[in-house]
Amino acid sequence: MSKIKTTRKTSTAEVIAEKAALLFRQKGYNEASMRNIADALNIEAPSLYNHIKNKAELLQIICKKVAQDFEDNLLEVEQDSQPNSKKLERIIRFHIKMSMRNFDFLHVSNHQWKSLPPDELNQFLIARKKYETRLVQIVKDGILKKEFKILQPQVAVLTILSALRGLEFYQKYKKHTRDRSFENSIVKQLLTGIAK
Amino acid sequence: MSKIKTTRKTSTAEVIAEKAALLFRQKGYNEASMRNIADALNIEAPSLYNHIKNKAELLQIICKKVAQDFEDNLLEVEQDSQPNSKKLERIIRFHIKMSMRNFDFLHVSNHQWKSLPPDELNQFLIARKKYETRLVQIVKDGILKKEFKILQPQVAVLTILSALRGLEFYQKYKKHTRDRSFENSIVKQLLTGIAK
DNA sequence: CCTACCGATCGGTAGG
DNA sequence: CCTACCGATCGGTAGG
Repeated sequence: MSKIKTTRKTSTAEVIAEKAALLFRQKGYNEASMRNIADALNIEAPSLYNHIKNKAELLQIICKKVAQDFEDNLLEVEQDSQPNSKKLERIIRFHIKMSMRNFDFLHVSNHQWKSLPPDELNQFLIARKKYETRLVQIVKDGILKKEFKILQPQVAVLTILSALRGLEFYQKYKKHTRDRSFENSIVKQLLTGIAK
Repeated sequence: MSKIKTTRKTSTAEVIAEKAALLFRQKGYNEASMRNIADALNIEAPSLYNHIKNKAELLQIICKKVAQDFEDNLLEVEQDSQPNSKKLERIIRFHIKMSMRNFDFLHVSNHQWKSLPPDELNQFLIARKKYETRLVQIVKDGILKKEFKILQPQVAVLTILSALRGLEFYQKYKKHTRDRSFENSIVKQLLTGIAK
């Protein structure tokens, strides 16, 4: 279960990555300098290199963590035997939760991944493509079982992912996390649309 | 009518902005240097400054053009007396068309606006907020007239705009522009959802 | 963890 | 439209 974790010692590299995520989100990967990150940690820039190899490694830590979280969740969802509509709903809700709880990491992964070094960029794109393909599979299966309308599964998945990725105003609703009416409203909108 | 225009001489600044838009999209605003832009135009970087004030002006030209196009279209849509569902559909189709025909400009406006100078950034955000508010008004009116389901108009609008903004894979479908099945599929998805 | 420092690159100007 | 050049800032290293 991804929710129950043995708390382990947070490495200094991870502490740096947390601060870097905040600054990368606010200013962008290239615009946030190593000196900015060092300042935020009250150390000098060269000291960072005792804990990390280079700037790109910070971006890698962030993007990999996010990809892993989504991968873990998807695996859990796939293994449960539920209607595909329920699976899709759970995935949508997970995306929303990630936006609330892990905003900086998710935002950086969503908007700064192009700055990954070539090899990691490739891995990232492959993993993302794989994730999409597995969602498409759920939609295809749902259409077959007449849970969903007949539509182009790829378009459906990309539209939903696109909507979820862009919904950065989640943040404002953090306080309302409890009553979940906001989350429910998005889920409803994505699953059943707006038209009568 | 926004579609019929008297063809006027394209200024050198606009030619530069076109090339800048391509590079800003590919590399990002800060990552695409004035030297990159100059190279692409087969001139030296300092020569650019005979036609534009500075780098930021290029970004302004791009973002303002996009904002103006959407503003023009929205005004046209608002003035027609049609069901709100039809209005919303027209707006969605316009966003998709912009993605196809004006990809670089739209992409830069969507992803690089944070690099606008403070004053222009403010104007940009105000204009965007205004645009959203007018869409919300259409949805509100549609709910009143029972064209739409009862839902939170703001969430509906932001979800739709978010989906449209992120759908960058439009590009791949440029060839299929004619049969419009792709466009229709997105419209259907956004208006009526996926669930049966 | 620090000071001192490097080569590269940036946006932009001077002056023609 | 060019050459020559500037100050600022960057990621990162040397050496302790």
